[in-house]
Amino acid sequence: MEKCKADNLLKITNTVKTEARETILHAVLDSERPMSANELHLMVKNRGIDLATVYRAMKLFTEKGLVRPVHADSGLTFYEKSCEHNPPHAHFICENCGGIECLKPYGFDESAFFIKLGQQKEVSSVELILKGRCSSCAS
Amino acid sequence: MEKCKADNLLKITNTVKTEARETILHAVLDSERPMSANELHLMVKNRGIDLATVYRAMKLFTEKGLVRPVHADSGLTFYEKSCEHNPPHAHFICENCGGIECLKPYGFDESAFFIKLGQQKEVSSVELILKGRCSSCAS
DNA sequence: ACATCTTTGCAAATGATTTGCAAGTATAAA
DNA sequence: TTTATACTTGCAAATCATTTGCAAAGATGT
Repeated sequence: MEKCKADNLLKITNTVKTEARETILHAVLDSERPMSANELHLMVKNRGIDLATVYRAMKLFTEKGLVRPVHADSGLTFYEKSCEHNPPHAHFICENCGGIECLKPYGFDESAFFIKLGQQKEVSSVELILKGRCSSCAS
Repeated sequence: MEKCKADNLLKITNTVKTEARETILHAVLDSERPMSANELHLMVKNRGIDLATVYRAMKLFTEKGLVRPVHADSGLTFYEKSCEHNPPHAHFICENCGGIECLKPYGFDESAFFIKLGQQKEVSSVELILKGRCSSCAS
C-alpha cells in the first residue's frame, strides 16, 4: 500500500522527482481505468503542467515499469498503473464510444498460456484486447 | 482456393469492383504477413494508386470482413487477409525493428478462452499481441 | 449512349505525439 | 550554501499516420 505512493515509486525506480512527475503519477495511480494523455492532462493542467510534459512522463514511467500503455484501435494510447496491485490483464474497448475498461483476471493459468505462445520468441510483454459494445452502448 | 481470388471476394462481399481495389486486395492476399498502408502503397503506386485510396480500401475491406487490422504500439496499423485459410491468431511485434509476424495457432481451445473472457461483455473481436525481440534483432 | 451514384487522385486538414529551444529546477561537488 | 553541470519544463513548431474536400474519371442501371 504505502509502497504505491507516487513519492516512493519515483524514489525506488531511481527517477528524478519533480512536482510535475509526482502530480502526473498521482493522477495515474488514482485512476481505476487506463487514461489517455489528454485525460491525464485535463487532471493536471490546473497546476500549469503541459501536455508535452504528460507525454514525456508517460514515456519515462513506461520505461521505469510504473505504467503500461494500452493501444486502442482509434489510435489513442491509454496508460494504466503497473504494480503488484494491478497485474497484467485483458482490456475491453467499446467500438461505439471508445471507452476502455479493465477485465477481471483470466481465471486460468495464463502464464503457461503466454509462455506457450511465446516459446518460439523472446517475449517481453503481452497485450490482449477485446472489442465490442459496452453495457451503456448496448442499451 | 479459387474462392480467395480478389475478383471473387469483391463479388461475394457485394463490393463495387474497381481496378484499384482489385490491385490492392491482391497485394494483401499475396502477403504472408500483415502490411501497413504504406507498404501496400509501395506495392501498388506504380499503377498510379494513391495512398488515400489504399486507406479507403482498407477501411472498406475491414467492414466487409476481407481484412483485419492489427494495431502496433508504434501507432502503425497493419492489415492482413481474413478468410478461412487465415483465421484469427496472435501476432508478434519486435520492439526493436517494429517488424510484425503471425504466430502459429494457439494450440488449445481458444474459442472457449475468449468466450470466458468476454462473458461479461458483447465481444466482437479479439486482438492478442506479444512484444519482444525477433530472431534477427536478438542476434 | 444517358443520367446518376461511386470512386479516385491530389492537396490540404486532422489529431495524436514528438521535438527544439531557452528558461527554470535538481544534484553533486566545493 | 553557493556553484557548476545536467536534467526538466512550457511553449510553439514539427512530425507522422490517417482522413477529408473537391472536381474529374469511372461504374451502374435504364
